[in-house]
Amino acid sequence: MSQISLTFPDGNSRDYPAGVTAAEVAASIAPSLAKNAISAQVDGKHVDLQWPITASGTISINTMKDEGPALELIRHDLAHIMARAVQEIWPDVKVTIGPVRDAGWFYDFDRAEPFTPEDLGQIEQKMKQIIAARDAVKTEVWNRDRAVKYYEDRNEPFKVELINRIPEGEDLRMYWHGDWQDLCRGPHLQTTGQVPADAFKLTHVAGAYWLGDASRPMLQRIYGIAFRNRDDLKAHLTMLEEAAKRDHRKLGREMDLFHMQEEAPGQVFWHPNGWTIYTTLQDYMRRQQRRGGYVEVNTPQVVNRKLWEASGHWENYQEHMFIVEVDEDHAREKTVNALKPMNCPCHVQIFNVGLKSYRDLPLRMAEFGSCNRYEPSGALHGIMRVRGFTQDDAHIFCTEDQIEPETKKFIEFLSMIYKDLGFEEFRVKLSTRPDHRIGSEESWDIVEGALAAAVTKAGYSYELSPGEGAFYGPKLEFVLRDAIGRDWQCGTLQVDPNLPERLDANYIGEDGAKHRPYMLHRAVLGSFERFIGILLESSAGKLPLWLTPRQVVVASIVSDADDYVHEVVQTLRQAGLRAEADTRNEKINYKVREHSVGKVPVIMAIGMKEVAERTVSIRRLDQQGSRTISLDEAVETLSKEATAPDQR
RNA sequence: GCUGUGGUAGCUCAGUGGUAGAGCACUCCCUUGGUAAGGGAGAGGUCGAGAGUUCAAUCCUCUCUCACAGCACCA
Repeated sequence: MSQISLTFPDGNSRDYPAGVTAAEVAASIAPSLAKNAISAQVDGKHVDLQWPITASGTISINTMKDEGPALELIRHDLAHIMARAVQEIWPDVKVTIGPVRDAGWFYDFDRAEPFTPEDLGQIEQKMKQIIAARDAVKTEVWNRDRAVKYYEDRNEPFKVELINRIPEGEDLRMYWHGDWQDLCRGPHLQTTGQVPADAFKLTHVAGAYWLGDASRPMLQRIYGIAFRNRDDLKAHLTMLEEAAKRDHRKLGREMDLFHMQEEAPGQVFWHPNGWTIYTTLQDYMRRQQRRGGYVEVNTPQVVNRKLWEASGHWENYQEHMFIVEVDEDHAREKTVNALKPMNCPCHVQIFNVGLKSYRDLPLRMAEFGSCNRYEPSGALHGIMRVRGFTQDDAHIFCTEDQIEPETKKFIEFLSMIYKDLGFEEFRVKLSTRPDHRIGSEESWDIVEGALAAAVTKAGYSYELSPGEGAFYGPKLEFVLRDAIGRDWQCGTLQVDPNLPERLDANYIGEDGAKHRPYMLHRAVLGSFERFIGILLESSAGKLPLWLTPRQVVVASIVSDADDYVHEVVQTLRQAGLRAEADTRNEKINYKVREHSVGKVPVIMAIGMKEVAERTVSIRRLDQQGSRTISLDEAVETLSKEATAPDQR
């Protein structure tokens, strides 16, 4: 038998007979490693301990201390254990697929009746029995015919379809968890007993389409989460509770920012507090856009279908549009209009009035564009995914040569704003030509190249999303990460040669001839609604002072201080701060608690001592104790702190 | 849009085939209290909408609607 050489992480290597397993390699190093080993990386590939190694290369043995591989194995084995448990309880349930995902896994089953929360408890119990049985996990390579026949005999049509979708020539691996077997590419642990029995939990059930295709049957999906030990599981559950506390829908109620109701699904009723955030943010954006060389416009809400037919929206986007039919006097037919779902066609109308010269380009046309889209009911989510919203939209009309410098300028603009709003880091994704597209390969090369170069020159790197671009051009997406590590796509820039073509936009070039401009669709925040939701969730409602709707509450301790309280409020308001008096007949403890819960950042407590000395006692949210300073000093410090970042 | 679960007071939630309850919030009274809930009283609901079964429906059935979770969608 031939020898192979395996190199360990420390750089040493050793010879083994070809076909040696990772388990045997571990045993040759140390008995303790053999005992603790769970899997191996062979030439970087994650494999089972029982995997035969046939060629020289690198190897490292994984134990439960290696978090990445350990969690992958635990979650993957649990997916199988759960499927086995389900089939042991309900033998007629059909199995499909069950990948590792996020902090756990899911498995999709075909079953007439959906699973109930009680079922989940029963399944968990059965899983614990399987783990306690410490059944061996075994694997074999099967040929396609044998695997298909096995599943046909067992009446498992989804598995048969799955096998038929696996490319010819690939090995099919079968894994056994005890007597129960499943087609799987692995890797897995050695026994079910290696899975921690107290560090997993089945979380919820939901429907999911087979193969993610809405035209295929809906299966019953069970989600689970799993960790290496009970403490990690508890920490994760605590984190989920914390995330629920910062849900923008909950904060919106608690802080009296907005509400939504049945008669206007997917649309926001902004209350005074919420509208203060909205307008403060909008004022800030308007100032920045002026500095950034944009002109601001405003365009109609209700637009005749003729324009949407010309722009292509009537054909491609109609099902997402609110259609408004008007029965005009003397008209035989109703006039058909649509609420605008996007601002771009209207902006081209403004561009098209009067002859434009190359000297007018680049023309940056901005609108806080109020749009309505008929989003599918299941997509609606608080103020994050709505049917009525306002974009910080702009279209840059430019020449091909200007795409790159304009894109670079935009990225700098966007990064400045994100920084001001507390988001120091963001990711850039470049979506390139999709399968169905218009335009020549050459023009795609040029435009994709311009975007990539602009990102690099602005000092950022990008991730590629191949094939994810629009049919008319590539796009950049800017993804923010919030305070608890969730990603949100907000900013975007799309190159569009199509709409100027369809709506016949042109300018006179240096050569005196007509030319077609490009349009760059771009947004920084995306929509105000969504962005405010992100701000709320990432800050847990504790917004920076300049964006906070109720900045200061001045609370009296005794009613004899009420006059001075009102004087303090007036002084703060004169200085431009948003201040309210609380002179209710309640104890100061009560007032402090209530306004703290309401996320008011500054509470001033006023007793007779403050009245006599013309001072204020200031308590900051989430800080113990208070500080007494003169009213003048308080006004000065707070005004400074409440100034928008661009005006400091 | 699909599957599932829900909709009872402003909020969080009990509950029942014989037209409803708690805590907090609200109003009033007592209390003037120094930094996260002082005490008492009171008011407040067409039980999401419509139809059906029934002597009787908030409760059972159906339709619609909205919300929530996931899937699909996000030219």
